[in-house]
Amino acid sequence: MPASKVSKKVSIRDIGKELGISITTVSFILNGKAKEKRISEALTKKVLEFVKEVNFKPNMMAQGLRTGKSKIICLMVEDISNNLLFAQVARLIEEEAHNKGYRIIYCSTDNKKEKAIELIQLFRDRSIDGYIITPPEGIEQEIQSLLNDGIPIVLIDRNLPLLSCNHVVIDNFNSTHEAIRHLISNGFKNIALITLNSDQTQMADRLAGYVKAIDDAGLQSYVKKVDFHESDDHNISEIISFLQDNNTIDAVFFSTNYIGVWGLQAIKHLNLRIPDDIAVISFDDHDLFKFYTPSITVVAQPVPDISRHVIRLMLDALEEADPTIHEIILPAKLIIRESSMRKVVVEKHEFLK
Amino acid sequence: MPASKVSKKVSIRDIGKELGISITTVSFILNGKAKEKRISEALTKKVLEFVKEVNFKPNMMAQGLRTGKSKIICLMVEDISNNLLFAQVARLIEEEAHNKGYRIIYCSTDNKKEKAIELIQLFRDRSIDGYIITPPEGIEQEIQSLLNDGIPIVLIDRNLPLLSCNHVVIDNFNSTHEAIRHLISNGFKNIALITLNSDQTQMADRLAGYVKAIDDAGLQSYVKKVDFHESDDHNISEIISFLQDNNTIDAVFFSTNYIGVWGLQAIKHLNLRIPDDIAVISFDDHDLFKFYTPSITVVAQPVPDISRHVIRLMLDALEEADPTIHEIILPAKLIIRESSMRKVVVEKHEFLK
DNA sequence: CAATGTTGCTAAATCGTTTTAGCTTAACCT
DNA sequence: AGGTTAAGCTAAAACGATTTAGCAACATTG
Repeated sequence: MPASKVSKKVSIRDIGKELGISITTVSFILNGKAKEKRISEALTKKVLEFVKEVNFKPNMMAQGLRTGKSKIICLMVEDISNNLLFAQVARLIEEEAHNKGYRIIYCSTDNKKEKAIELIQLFRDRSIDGYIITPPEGIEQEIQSLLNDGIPIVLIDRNLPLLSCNHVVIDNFNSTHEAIRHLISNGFKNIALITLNSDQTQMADRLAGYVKAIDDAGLQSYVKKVDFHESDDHNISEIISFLQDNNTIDAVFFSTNYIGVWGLQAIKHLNLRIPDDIAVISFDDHDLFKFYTPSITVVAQPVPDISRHVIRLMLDALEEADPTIHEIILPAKLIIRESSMRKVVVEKHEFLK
Repeated sequence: MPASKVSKKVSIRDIGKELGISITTVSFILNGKAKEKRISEALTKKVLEFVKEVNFKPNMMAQGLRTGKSKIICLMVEDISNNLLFAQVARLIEEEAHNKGYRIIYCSTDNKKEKAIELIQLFRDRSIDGYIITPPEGIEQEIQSLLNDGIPIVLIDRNLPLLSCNHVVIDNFNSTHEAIRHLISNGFKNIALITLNSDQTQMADRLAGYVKAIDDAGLQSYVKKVDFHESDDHNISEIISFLQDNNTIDAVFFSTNYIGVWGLQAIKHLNLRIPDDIAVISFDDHDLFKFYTPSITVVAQPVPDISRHVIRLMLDALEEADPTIHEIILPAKLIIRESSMRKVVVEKHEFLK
């Protein structure tokens, strides 16, 4: 059997011809319908062996054309290069998807409504089997339209409350609440939140968690919102001004890791010592936070868990066409490092009074 | 014109029927062959307007089946979540590819030969139009086999010298040489290289650049190799031992950013001050290096340039079937920060002698 | 022995394009 | 008038799978 240099693709038709049987039979056997279609075991075995031998791989285009399924999942994130969370999720999803015979294409929305809508328009009717999306605000209609067509969707990182759609998010409210509680119990009194100017659920919940903890403790709240689309420098100066204007602040919670990075630069610029002058906690872990001096306390997302749930939801929806909607809320973990530890003595002192 | 809830897909056949013309004509017009095939301008215009009106999108599966082209490019990297370079390249490539009507699927090799081979086996004969690959060692055969089939390939980050294949890399030799020269001219005498235990071109060139600079200056070389697949902790202790065993070392060059991160931890563990006890330069920039105290000097890769060249090479190869092989070597940039600045006085002193 | 079932397989339609080969007209030339 | 050319379009064959409908041969039943 001479292996030609340029391997001519072998088709189901070639197999039929070679074995002297019809392509129907071959197709049935390949699709595991041998018993159902009453193909004899002998023939089944013969075909399967031959298929192995010639290393037959079905043409996905032909399969796709016939079945209407592309075996492609679209992963639509804010920016695969910006937020480590998305890259890590992408990595973990990839393997499982490949195991099930799915391939993943990706695209980035920059968290812009227009871009997301454009991308969805581009992809729909292009036989994408399912979508994993971190949705910007305002794309409810397009998502609903996909849902109406029965296309599986899993939202991730944030939810669209107007919609009834699978999603995997973390418990932003409680994890932020816990982080603020941690600061309070370490004796900090004037705790600021620096967050995104956004009404998306994940940000709204972090804000709510902050407000609840501050209110319950009878403390004053300090909230500063910055804009995702502004330049790094702009936002750093915004934070600098905010901290200068509110110089009683003795602790600050950054609601995303990139805001955390901006915040650290602002704090460095102001020559404030962490945690002596100002304590710090950031949402989302990052190498920088681990190895910064001092190391930075963070609320870490359970990335492997998130990924596992996302891909499982997607694959289940794809295979079983199960219309049940799953809303998965995972706990996040407060990783306490040096940047938030101080005034414990004061706390104990007060406690003893 | 009532828009139905579930948009029934409109096909080229529907268009022909609706307009009372043949699907051939529609196809010619849609593919811009109207003039060539002598379709009248009036009809061309009518068809194009109707196509707009009903928002017709050709079925990619059918197109793919007929033409043998999938309009899909595979991006095969080491680990999209690990090395920022890859995620950034992915991001930049994405947009340009979409503009040209291509979609990108990705997969990660973990820099393992077996995994890469398996993935290539999986994808080939699956009508992937082109491959952008950061190749592990030892996959020359599979790449050659793709090349033999005339499939466009662009290698990135490193080359496979045994093959004659498009690639986009940076000038590892000269950029490393320049970084070591910088250390030398800042008066450092015992400069170590900590690099990967790998014969891949990018690592070999970095090593060669180091050796050349050290030899030309008549200095002693200190080289430590660590293993990509070992755990973080293992490699950190390796580095710690190496620095302890060679305590005359006063500067160190890390040949990748993750080795740099390990190195910083080792240095922190040894309580060495940067740059007073030991100067530091790392390959590849990273938030951590920018904002570390002190900030870390790096050899930064020109990520946008790399991406631009990669996608242009790929698209050119896809569209024109141009068999010319392009080898693109881009300069990297030494970004001097605090971690490598010291002993300038000594240098000046010597210079004056 | 006729009717009915069962076993084991296959012919042919279909999915939505692209593309080759050609078919009508009408115009032009000599 | 007969022959050639050109303009403007189309029929039908792929591409490679899946799937519906059904055929032939044999076995079973009453």
